[in-house]
Amino acid sequence: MGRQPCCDKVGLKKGPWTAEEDKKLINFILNNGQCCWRAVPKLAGLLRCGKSCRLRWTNYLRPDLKRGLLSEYEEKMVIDLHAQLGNRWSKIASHLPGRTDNEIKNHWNTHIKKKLKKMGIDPITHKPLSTITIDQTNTLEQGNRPIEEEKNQDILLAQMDIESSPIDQSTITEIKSEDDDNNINNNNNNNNTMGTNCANNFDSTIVEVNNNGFCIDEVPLIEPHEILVQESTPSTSSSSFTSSSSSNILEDLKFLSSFDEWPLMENNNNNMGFGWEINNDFSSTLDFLLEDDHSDMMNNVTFDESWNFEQLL
DNA sequence: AATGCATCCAACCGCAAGCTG
DNA sequence: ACAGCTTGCGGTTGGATGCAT
Repeated sequence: MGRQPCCDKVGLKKGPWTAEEDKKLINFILNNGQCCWRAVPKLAGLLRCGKSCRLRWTNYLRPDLKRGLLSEYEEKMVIDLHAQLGNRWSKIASHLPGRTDNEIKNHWNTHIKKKLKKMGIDPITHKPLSTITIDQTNTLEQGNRPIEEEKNQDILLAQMDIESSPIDQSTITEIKSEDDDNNINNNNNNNNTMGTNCANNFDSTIVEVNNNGFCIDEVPLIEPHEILVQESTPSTSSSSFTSSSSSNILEDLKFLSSFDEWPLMENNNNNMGFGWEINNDFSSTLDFLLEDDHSDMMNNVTFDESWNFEQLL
């Protein structure tokens, strides 16, 4: 029996998302949280498959995403993590809050690969290009790299002399690197303080930065009451949104904080997922802002801890 | 200004893993 | 144990954009 397609492809839209579609998807998730992606397009009134909706949300619309190029520090972390995990982009991404696997993968392919090659390092094995053999390349392709080679890579990385933010070595402890999943999960227990193998530690074992050690310079913690909509943001007509990177509809709204600050909600399946404790004021106001060209009203909005739009209403 | 090439990245595709009945 | 379904992952593609000529 053949595999069922993820969705009925007939009549479904493909290609870049429009602002209108983004709005629908955002509105739907604001009101319902993330539930069954297969049902999302129907319920949200989108002519997309669920997969496409999920991808759009996770890679682009999620409010906790950082935009822009990876910093040197992040880049170095990616290299280090890639040396340990191979092309397991989602695992790597889990160490870099606000970054998606897709983003990291793209950055790897477009920037880091080149950089490493320029430096004479094989981006697959992290070994010097001159010493790698084809056989080694093949066998090591998926990150099954012996420790010896990781050490070689470590040395090479050390030679890169990338200026990295100093990390208090006293906060670093060795952990077993048997299975990265375990380590990573441990690191993820605290969303805001994820541990990592520190980019400037080139020992072959994975290390983690205890508790608060994870690049907090990259991910400033913002309390809801600290969120202040920037003034003099050019008002953007919602009708002029496109799906290009410079016009993230959420960026235009300028108020969504780190996802970590968003209350969890329980969906119908009793799964805890990202979402919002839906406050009617919140969602309906957002609807209002999204649906018409009211984005200019956002310019002077601040939010209190209960997420009311008090200055607006 | 026009053209061609290179680069970037959002989105797609197919497969695998995980879950449920 | 198995089948069917959903979700997640990684590789790839193609359109948009930037840059050089």
